[in-house]
Amino acid sequence: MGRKAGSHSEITGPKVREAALRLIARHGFAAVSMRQIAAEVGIQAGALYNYTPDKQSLLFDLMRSHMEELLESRVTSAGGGSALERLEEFTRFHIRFHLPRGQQVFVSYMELRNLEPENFQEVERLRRLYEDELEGILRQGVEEGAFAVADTKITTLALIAMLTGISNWYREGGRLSVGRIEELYWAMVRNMVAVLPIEGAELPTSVLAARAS
Amino acid sequence: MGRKAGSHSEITGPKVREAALRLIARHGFAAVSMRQIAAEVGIQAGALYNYTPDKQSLLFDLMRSHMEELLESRVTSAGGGSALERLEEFTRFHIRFHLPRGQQVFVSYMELRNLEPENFQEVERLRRLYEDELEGILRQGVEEGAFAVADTKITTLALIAMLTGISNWYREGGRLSVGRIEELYWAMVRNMVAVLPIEGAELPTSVLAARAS
DNA sequence: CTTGGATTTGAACGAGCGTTCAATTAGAGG
DNA sequence: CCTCTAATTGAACGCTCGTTCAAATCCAAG
Repeated sequence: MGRKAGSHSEITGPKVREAALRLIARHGFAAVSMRQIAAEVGIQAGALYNYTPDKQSLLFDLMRSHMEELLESRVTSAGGGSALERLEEFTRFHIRFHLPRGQQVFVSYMELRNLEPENFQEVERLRRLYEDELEGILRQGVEEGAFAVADTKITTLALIAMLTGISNWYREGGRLSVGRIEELYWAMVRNMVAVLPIEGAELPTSVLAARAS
Repeated sequence: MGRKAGSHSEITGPKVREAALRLIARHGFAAVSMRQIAAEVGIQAGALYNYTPDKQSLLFDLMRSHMEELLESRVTSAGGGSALERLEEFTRFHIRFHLPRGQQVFVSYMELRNLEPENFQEVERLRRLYEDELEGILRQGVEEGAFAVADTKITTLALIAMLTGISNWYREGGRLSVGRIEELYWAMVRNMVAVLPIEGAELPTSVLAARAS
């Protein structure tokens, strides 16, 4: 028999994955049929089931492997240092990782509701791991008195939304290079968490307390 | 005959609109059938066609009217003042308008690719009108020397992404009130565009020039 | 009550859906 | 060349899809 059923990690052939990613990113998971994916690969629909047990697993595979690749790259990239240094590294990493992966980002953020509950929970768990690292950096910055952040959870979500939003407009060969985008966004991120020295009177009391200690 | 065909603005009955919005927000446009929408209203599928010429028009109607309501509210809310005042007003308006409209926001950002090209262009045109107002505020701030913004277009997109991202996690009755969210995000927005007085040497020359004049 | 247009039903249409599977083809090892 | 297994085909299954439309129903005006 040919059926390779599903234990873990990359059960789906690369040709099938690429075709599915391309089509789902363009038309949406629900709007793409197994016959379309098969045609993109150059086979008949039935043969797809040698590579994936069903359509849902195909989507889950794409989303989970995207998140796992993100976390893996993150581990090898992240290091120590001051909160400001770590935040800059995180910001530049996020941009460099996501910009060349427009389709994966698009699918991973748009198709969450098409995941069955247990698959959804797993993808959300992986995403939380990533966001938690950013929040840890922000907390470190607050402790150091380097960041004026009133609510680290909300600031984390705000930063992630702002950075991930780049993928909605970035096009390769556009007006801005990846390096320039890194500079622009790092400037915005740095400002956003910055303690403003001459306006101490207007700072949140939590920040004043942190700076006093 | 009963068919009310389509010229402009709110051709679809409110019951049908609400049912469609609810279901599309939850399951996605492609995954929701006309029969499901009809069942949610309490009629048969065929009767839906007294309210909309087809499924596509139903989606377009929801998205266009959301954008038109946004722009209409904006016109009556926007006023003059300094760039900083206008930016604060815009920020608070954006949050107050969008937070009670989670479903509309979700649909308007997720279902763009399910719009036929001419409908897509119209929705994009309306969105650009809204974003252009924010960019105008940023430009005014740069001219006044009040904002340190290196690229007003990119900062506009970053701010919109950050603010609209609130709808992805906000739940009524959650940890934070709308008022508190306004405060937190206004603090972040203000910081993001702020001129940092003690780092004048690092400011873009355009800002230095503006502040010198 | 009767009339007559607006509204709704319920069935039908052709098409496409995800998935299965017996039959066929392909291709490496002996 | 033959064998044997893995891979692929192509047809079929039972459904559901968006949309249409004659027939039935509803309901205000006369």
